[in-house]
Amino acid sequence: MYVRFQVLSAGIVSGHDPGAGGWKENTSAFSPPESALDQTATHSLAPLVQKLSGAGPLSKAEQQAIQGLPAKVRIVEAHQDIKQGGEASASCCIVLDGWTCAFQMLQEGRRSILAISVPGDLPDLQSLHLSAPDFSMATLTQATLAFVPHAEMHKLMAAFPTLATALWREALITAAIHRAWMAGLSRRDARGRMAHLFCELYLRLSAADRADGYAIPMPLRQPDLGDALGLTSVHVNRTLRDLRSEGLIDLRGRRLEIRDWNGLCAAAEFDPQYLHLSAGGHNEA
Amino acid sequence: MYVRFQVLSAGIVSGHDPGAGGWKENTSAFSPPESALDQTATHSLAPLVQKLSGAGPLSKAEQQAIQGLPAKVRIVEAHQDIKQGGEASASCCIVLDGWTCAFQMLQEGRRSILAISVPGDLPDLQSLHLSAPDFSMATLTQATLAFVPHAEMHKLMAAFPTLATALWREALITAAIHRAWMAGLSRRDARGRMAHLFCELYLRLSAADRADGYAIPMPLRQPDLGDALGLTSVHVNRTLRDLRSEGLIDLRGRRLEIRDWNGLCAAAEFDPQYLHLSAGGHNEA
DNA sequence: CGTGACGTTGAAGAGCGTCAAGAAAAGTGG
DNA sequence: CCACTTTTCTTGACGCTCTTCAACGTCACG
Repeated sequence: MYVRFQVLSAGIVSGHDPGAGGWKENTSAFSPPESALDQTATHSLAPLVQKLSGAGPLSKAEQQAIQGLPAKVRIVEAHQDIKQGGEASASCCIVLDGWTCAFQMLQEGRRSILAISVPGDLPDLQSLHLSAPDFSMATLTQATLAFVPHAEMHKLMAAFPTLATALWREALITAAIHRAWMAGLSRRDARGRMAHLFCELYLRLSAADRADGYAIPMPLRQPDLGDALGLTSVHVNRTLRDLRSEGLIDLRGRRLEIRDWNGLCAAAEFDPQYLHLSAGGHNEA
Repeated sequence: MYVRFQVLSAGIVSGHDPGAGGWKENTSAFSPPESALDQTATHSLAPLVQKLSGAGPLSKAEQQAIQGLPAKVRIVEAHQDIKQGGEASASCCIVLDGWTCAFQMLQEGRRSILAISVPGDLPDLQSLHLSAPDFSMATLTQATLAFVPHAEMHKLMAAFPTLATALWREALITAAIHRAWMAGLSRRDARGRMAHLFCELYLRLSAADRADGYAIPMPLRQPDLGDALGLTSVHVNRTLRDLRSEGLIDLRGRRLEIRDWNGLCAAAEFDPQYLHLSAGGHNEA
């Protein structure tokens, strides 16, 4: 009975939705520069446009509709809670930059990381139609998050059926990723599970233009990896050592380099189909 | 490295979609009684109506629209494949009676059961928007399945936004169930995982009016339970013995009786919120 | 040069897998 | 109804993966 008393976030960012300080309106041109972190350039919803183009290119009007969404953008430090388990939210979160995760706490400090979101992802699409979320969310890195009121999302979907379909797609791909994780948790050993996670994250980050050759950032610490893989941090450490000594990866200084992609895929029994990425994913203007 | 060479289904039911024999049109009034199993009364889409009422009562028009869907109904024997992994399907499956499961095969005969569907469920809603399914489907019992062409589903959703929302809900609840399984696989031991599965299935079957007091059918054999829980059949057997000797359950002759609901919930750390069932779920006319 | 977060390593043990062999059901055909 | 076969369940013995516990190393930072 693996127990840990680690508290995820000392500083909870007050859960709930907009209203509380640190916000920036996307709509108004003259938003007071109260926060030094705000930089208009980084607050474009371009990551979402790119993501929703996954099934096929979007029209100019569709792209503009997305960019015109009245989003409240917020920059959140690493390892802060974004949303508590049981609380309903009135807006939809879009990751513009950084990483977030969805997790559940069980008794005695056990934590399970259920999903990892990278730029362009919509980690709580489910709040659009289910009032009681079954998971909490937290940042893994400093993250730039956009919050769009549900009503606006519904308007968007009503006005642009293609975008409604694209959002459906995203939700269903999330479920497909859940299934891939489940299969790993139930039938792969630590090495295979870890290799699979690294393969998946590499492709997802490539698709979001966040890969650097065969390297990606890896902000998860070993206990986080354990919570995502259903392992203890000790065993994560040993499994990492094994993958490294096999020459498959190199993980150092928050940076994961894949040294043998084919070998890693083989170790993972990896089949990228479930991610539904159009092509290689690399820079497609 | 747990290996098993069991072949799931000796007789594959030819995958694909309608066309192949054994079908029954829902539309026509004078369907030839070629199959002795066909009984018009059982082919109503009522289970789907009941399911989609989960978020709130449906109007007469909405109910009629569902009932009027041009479904091809098919009765499939137990332990037959319904759909192969990589094949796109052109219609959406609705479970009218019986149980089905979604699964993935890994190398060396390892199998992972990713979801279990009971009457009223839509096990492959994802095929509506993703062309390449990431899982296969099979029956666990003899099952009555309705297949509705995607185009008809899209028409329905366009005509009745409430039903579109209800279908979204179903897809999102499926994802929530995935997450609950993930948390169990990664952070619960065999006993807790099994208890959790039994709690979940009991409530879902109650909501589908398939519970008999505190008992439900349990068609899964021990190897199936193993594939759903990430265990071997041997350990399933021992865990069942433990739960039985604790007085929590009694499983005999394909029938699961919950002898101590509170105890089982405690063993499972079960919180039913994620299922999004309106009330107790029992007979709501 | 503490102090705290994170990573690394060893030793011991629990939980679950593997192998193997029977026992009990459940389906067949007479 | 009884043999017979086939499937499913059950149990024991043994071993491996991963956990647990605890110590120590490393690095950043004030």
